[in-house]
Amino acid sequence: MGRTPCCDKQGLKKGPWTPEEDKILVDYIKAHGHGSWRSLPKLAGLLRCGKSCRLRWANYLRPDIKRGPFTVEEDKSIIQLHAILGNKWSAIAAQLPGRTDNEVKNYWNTHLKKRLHLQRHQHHLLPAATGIGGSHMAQWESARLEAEARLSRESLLFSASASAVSSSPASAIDAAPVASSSQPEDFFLRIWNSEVGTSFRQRRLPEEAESKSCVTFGPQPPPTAAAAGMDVDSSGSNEVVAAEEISDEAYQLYLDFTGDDLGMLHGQLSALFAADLNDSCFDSAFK
DNA sequence: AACGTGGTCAACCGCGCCACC
DNA sequence: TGGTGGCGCGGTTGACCACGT
Repeated sequence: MGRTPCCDKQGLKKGPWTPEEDKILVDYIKAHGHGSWRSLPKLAGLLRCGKSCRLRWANYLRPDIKRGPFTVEEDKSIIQLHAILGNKWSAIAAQLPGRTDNEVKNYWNTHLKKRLHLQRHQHHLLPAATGIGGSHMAQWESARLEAEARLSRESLLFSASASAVSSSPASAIDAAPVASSSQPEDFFLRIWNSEVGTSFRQRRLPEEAESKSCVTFGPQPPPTAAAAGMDVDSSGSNEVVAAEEISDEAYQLYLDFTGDDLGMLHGQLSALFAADLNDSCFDSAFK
């Protein structure tokens, strides 16, 4: 790239923000909006680069930011979304009202990732006793691939239905064998119909137009204990509990999601996809 | 009380995407 | 159509804090 960093300019302050700087920034944005971040510091009278101002506003000063411990629901959502989206922190954060991508990223790196790794390690030590080991992780990876394939498949359905007024996206999904059944699909449909799904479709469709590749998208993070189809609303509780409890509980839910469940999902997805897709990539993903 | 260690998180950095000229 | 600049994202850093020895 070779572009000089915006903060290289002499005289610009770096490091922690002072309350005075915060006030200046908040007052200015409330009065004028942020406009061009590049020109904001000069207009507001701040000795900061625009990037620093944007970050400070987005991650700390924004009035709709939610503080405090992550809830059980948020905890589960992060794990599920990460399983589908990988390190797309902004997309994950978009599903968590009041949470920032930075906060989600930090929470993942400091709490969830460590816990998942620890749990995984423990299960590797006791594969026979738990019945959860390499094969189980392979199933999780398979589930993640299924989720990706499902989203790809549904993007085609949505595209087709957009030009055919008689069949709405909803009806296209409803007509599929999976629609009437349990929670896994509900979760993905919720994701699909959310901002994440919108973002995914926007990124995904151009790639599909020019490539037959239908299963992988972008560099893949290592598979996490993951993905397909937890009942997000199972607890119904939004209570704030200790982070340790949240993580243990959430992870345990994933461990409780057994191979049988994955097999069921696999069958449903195969039924949904197989009728219209004969690409080798589909076969390789599910065989 | 002093020091070491590990955890947390705000902030920075570098890069890629995209709009505009 | 290629160059440029702005913005946003993900990865990383380092200051701060809590806790243990």
